[in-house]
Amino acid sequence: MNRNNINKPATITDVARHAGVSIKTVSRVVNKEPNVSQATLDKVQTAIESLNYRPNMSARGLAAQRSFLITILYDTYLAHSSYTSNVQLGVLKHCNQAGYEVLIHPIEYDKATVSKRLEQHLKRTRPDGLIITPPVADAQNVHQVLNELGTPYVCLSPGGPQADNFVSIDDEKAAQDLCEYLLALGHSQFAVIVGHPDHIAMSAREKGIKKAMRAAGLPLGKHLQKIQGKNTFHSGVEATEKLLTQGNLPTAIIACNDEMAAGAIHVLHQHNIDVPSDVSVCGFDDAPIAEHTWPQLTTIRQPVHQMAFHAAELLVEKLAGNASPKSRIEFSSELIIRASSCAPKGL
Amino acid sequence: MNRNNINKPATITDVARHAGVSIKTVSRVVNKEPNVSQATLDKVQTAIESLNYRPNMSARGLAAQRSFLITILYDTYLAHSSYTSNVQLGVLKHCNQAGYEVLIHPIEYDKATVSKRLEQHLKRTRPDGLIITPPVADAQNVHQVLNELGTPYVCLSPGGPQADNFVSIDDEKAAQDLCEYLLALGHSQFAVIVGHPDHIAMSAREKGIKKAMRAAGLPLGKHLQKIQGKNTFHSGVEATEKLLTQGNLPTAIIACNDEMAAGAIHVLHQHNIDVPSDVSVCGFDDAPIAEHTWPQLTTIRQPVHQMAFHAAELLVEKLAGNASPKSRIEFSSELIIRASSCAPKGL
DNA sequence: ATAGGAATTGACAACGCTGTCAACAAGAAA
DNA sequence: TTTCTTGTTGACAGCGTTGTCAATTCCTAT
Repeated sequence: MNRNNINKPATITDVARHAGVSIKTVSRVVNKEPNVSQATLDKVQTAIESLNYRPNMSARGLAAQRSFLITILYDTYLAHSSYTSNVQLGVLKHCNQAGYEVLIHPIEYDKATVSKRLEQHLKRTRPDGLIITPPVADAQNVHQVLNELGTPYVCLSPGGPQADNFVSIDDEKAAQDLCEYLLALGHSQFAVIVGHPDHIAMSAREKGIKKAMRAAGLPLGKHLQKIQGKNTFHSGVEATEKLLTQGNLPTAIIACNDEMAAGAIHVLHQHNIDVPSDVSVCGFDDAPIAEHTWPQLTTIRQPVHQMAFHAAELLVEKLAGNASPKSRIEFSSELIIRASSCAPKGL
Repeated sequence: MNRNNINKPATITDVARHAGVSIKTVSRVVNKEPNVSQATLDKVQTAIESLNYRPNMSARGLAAQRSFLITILYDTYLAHSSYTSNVQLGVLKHCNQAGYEVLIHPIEYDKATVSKRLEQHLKRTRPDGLIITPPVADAQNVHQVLNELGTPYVCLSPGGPQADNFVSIDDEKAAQDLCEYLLALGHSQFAVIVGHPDHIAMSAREKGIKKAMRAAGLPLGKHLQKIQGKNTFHSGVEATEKLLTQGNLPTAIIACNDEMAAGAIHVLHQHNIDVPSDVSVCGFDDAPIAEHTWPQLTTIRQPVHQMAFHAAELLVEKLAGNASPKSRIEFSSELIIRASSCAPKGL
């Protein structure tokens, strides 16, 4: 192995010599520890500048028992979603400014094995903390492993009722809002394409819809068809095809995310069913695809980027030892009305 | 800072004691070094298993002067593209099995400052190698920095004529194929929505189209309108609107990627121009969006996932010191004919 | 048997940093 | 002034690995 690296990077020793202080003092400056006189601080900082010194992460990690690494853990299956890339960007934004590097670690989600895979990653890589998205975030055994190993983490999910360190929107309320909007337009025959069953947020959305319908006095049995989806465009296609074969076309379809809603529009288009005049279609998330469909999707906007940023912020605070006062945070969502919804025919 | 980590992970010393050998021998086993007897190897492996030992990356990194980290470097602007997520998955697939962790590092691409940002990352994080995508991969100064610091890397881009360590398809040839297909259908009035100008692959695609047209004896001045895009859906929308105001509607629009093609279809739809009977629209890449548009896009399929996997493979070999024989590899692409293209009207 | 060489193993010193603790300096209180 | 307190600094011992090199064992060919 030939290191053709000509200009070896400066070490802390070089800086110390250059500034005429001990390496420990340089270390203090680098780590922003208190009790360094202004004069020394200036000297050291000048030396750091002029040598263009950057601490060696491995050495730092070894000595301080930490890795300066934060892992984003998510389901391989969702790797292509705009949700995931938004999470990545939000987390990166905070982590990089806080001095952490970001590792991505998609795992093939499977209720039974997910915790084993996670444990392997933790033992091997030892990140200082993790940001976890659904459905991984919603698996009980994942939390067990994390707690046993004492690794801090924050989840992007509504979590259960007593869940801690979760960042989310109020999915139930948002879905309720969306459904109420459709009810106000005069809709009464609904179909809902629900998402991944292990995804707590997805169930919450379903609950919200039901709640709104019950509040409007509509018996669910007669007014709501439920079809299982898997969060993807393709599953939205399948679900809608199934719906069409059932023969009982609703006036409004609510898909629990935008990909599935786009799939629904696609199928309706194929069958010459007009959106929205024959059927209104609504999605959830305000992903880019919501603006790419024809007509554009009415949906719920979820500030994923901000939520991810905030989750990272929370995690970094935790790592610094500052137990944050609020450990469960809800962002607010917004109903975005576009062209895929209108009052039902004959009203 | 309280470490609530109860069961401290086993160290190499624990394994050595448990197996009754020296730590150096354990190290040999872990690193698959030669010259370890079968008996010792078994003993050590048993000990590793039973203690569930995983080497400490920081310590390994410090001692061996490497970080076991590979960075994927890309343009922030493209962070949401399916291209990027495909690259991530492809790279991860190989890296994880080769014992590397994958860091993501989007940088805001800007010709002038990109090399400074890169240098910062390299000094701070010291990844063992990088995988770089366009347009970052196509910036001259990026290569300079990398070579000065002696950090190995592989680019996913056709690169220049004498470029080394590049993995790509033959973009020019692929575009030529696509254009020839349209020519064979009878088209002669074209518009091309070109992509990011710093993107070598994009220019190659433009070249391929021109080449095919010239070969067909069509003077470019009269038969080809060129509009600038920026690789995004939105830029495809803008470009197409501009095209429409120019008043001279072609019979076929070729966008240099699928996002822009989807934008074009969107605008044509708004203007009640039928695709494909009024205008054929073709894209490039076979991104998921190509199947989500209505009608679905005729496009060129590029095996991004495989290319990324291969790029990672190449990089890892380089890191292992095996200078690979082929340092520039071309994958083959495929013309995917879908519903967005047909013979022009009146033929 | 016996020298010569190869295969196998271990002792020990890095690697670049942080934590601990002790030493010292500078004020503050007496 | 003396003593105590607080603030500032540095010496030194790790942190858990790998690289070097020497020691030992095991063959193979005389």
